Amino acid sequence: MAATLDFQQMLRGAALRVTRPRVAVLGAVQAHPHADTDSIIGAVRTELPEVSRQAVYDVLRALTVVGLVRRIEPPGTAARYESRVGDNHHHVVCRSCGLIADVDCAVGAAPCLAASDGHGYSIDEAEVTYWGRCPDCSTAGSS
Amino acid sequence: MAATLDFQQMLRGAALRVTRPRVAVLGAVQAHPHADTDSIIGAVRTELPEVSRQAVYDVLRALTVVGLVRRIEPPGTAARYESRVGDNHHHVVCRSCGLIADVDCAVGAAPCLAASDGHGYSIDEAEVTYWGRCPDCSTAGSS
DNA sequence: CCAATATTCTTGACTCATTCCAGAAAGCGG
DNA sequence: CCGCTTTCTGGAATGAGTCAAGAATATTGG
Repeated sequence: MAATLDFQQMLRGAALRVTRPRVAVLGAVQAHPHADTDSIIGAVRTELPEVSRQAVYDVLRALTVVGLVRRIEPPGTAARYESRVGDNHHHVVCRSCGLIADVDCAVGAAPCLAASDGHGYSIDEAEVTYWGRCPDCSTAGSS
Repeated sequence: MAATLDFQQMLRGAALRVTRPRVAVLGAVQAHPHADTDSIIGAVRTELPEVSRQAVYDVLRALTVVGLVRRIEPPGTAARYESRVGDNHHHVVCRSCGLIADVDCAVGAAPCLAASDGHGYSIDEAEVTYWGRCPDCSTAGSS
């Protein structure tokens, strides 16, 4: 759990200006992993009630570009963000409630990166999405 | 390359009514793999100029539900459809031009399905998206 | 082969996430 | 402390996709 000062350093390290909205967004993403944009806006507004929607969108994009947060976008859902970056981990998505959990790379370091036939593509990343049901929904057995 | 009669049988086999729009959509998806919805609408209209956008959306959804086509939705792009179903293959997406190619499963039958730690989820599918640059864009070296 | 019925298609309005724009308000370097 | 540049605010706009009501059209029993 990083503190405000850490966030400022992270921003400076990425050559980004340190602004209240940016620090707040960083904190919100860290406190709510896999949250969608609206949730992040809500979280940010608990400490900075005046931030605009666009500020959050802009900040999230800027942070994504420099690699301080990662954007994930499972089909059928709005974009979500997480602060765990640097390790290429993956996600399990519950088909029923949408809950997302982290999954470390399946077979060692960067296994799935080796496609059997890349058709001449130069591949630099493999993104895996697992689909299933979370413990709660498995037990409930509902749709 | 299946013919109209085959499409009719596929639809009947899935307990779907055989309608002109459905046959045309099935043909369009097969003729244009990885096409987005607008392209499919365009392709369908070359033989059935009057089909409505919603008809195509409805048909694509119906076909997806019964498993005659597969919907893929790489982050940052609109939904795309393909007719290759049944084998759980994956996709390479070019970061620069968006071109999509098929990739067979990396390590044998259904390798990536085995997450290292599923957090109690019951996983039934693993979807892999490879990111890179297609041969043309690699050569061009542009952004 | 034809009518009855349930599904499917057309038209048009609408939602939702996200982006674009112009002007006001900060950060940062000197 | 000052000016320049980037960032934030507020509002309008875009684009994919969905919803709803009525018209059209497949299938099924006669």
